[in-house]
Amino acid sequence: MGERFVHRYLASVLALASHRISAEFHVEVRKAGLTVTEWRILASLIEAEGETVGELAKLAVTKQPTLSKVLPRLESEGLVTLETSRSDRRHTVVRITPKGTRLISGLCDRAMAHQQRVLSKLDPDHADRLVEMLRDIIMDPQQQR
Amino acid sequence: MGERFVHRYLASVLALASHRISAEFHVEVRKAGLTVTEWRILASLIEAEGETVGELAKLAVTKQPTLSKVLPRLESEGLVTLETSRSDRRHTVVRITPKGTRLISGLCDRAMAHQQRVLSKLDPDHADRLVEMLRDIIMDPQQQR
DNA sequence: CGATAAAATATGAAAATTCATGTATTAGGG
DNA sequence: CCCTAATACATGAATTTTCATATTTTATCG
Repeated sequence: MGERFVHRYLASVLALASHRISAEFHVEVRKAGLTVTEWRILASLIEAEGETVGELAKLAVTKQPTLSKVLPRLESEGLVTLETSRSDRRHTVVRITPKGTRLISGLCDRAMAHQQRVLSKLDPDHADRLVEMLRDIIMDPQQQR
Repeated sequence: MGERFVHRYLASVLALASHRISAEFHVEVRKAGLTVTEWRILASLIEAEGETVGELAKLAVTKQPTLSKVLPRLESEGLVTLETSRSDRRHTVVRITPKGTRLISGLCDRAMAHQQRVLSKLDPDHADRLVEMLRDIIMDPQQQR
């Protein structure tokens, strides 16, 4: 490993690592009756006060038009609420409902347990740094300084 | 950052980091006239002897049926060759052509340069470890011991 | 204040992806 | 050897996603 471009290039390695970890857990997501996109959306909303569609698109790594189609479905299932913002009527604020929270809180617990299993295989010293470094990468250029 | 599930959960953070790095570079990919999927496929084939469709699906983080539709298109454009394996006629072996190599070698160079710019913002000591740890995560359970 | 630009989301048509399954080939056990 | 199972890929129908653009609302400038 390492001779080939796909194994040297950080973006490829990140995508592979991301997929490797997520794919294992997505089996559980499907068992809970959710698509991966729906899981990402709900997981991005939990422990939050409410997100605009645009912010949610960034958090859930999903394009805005996709959200505009999925969100009404989640609303009709009673998992989220959609509301036009009072302060800026261009914004649509998305919130997870108690029903939505109940649906995924078990999943979130198992997700963190799964994460522990993955990280336990790594050097603990470096594992701590891993999430830190990834966060540094995630930050917007504006936020960086 | 860090209070919310989506920022604590490794798979989410990995997906965000992966997307953050890739999205910047995908602008250049599109300028070269390639879709992201096509770029992933060609980037996985370069510096390789040839891959089966199944292996390529894993490397390019793409499902096998998707490859079965995209590959004939790439073949018709002369970027890859498809050949039934002599030793096991169930396998289809995919190889990048010189034309395909020419098309993306410039992109690969710029991809690595882009990676350097991203990593230069991190503590160099830890940056080295980053790719190592990600590789540990990528390895199959069978390979792990 | 009015006009124009900018921002946020929604939407329709087109494209890409996915699921389920089909086909072809090889492996393995009796 | 033959039969069954397993493997690898292809394919059609259905879903999802995407692109381009429309709509609505707010900001800005003269």
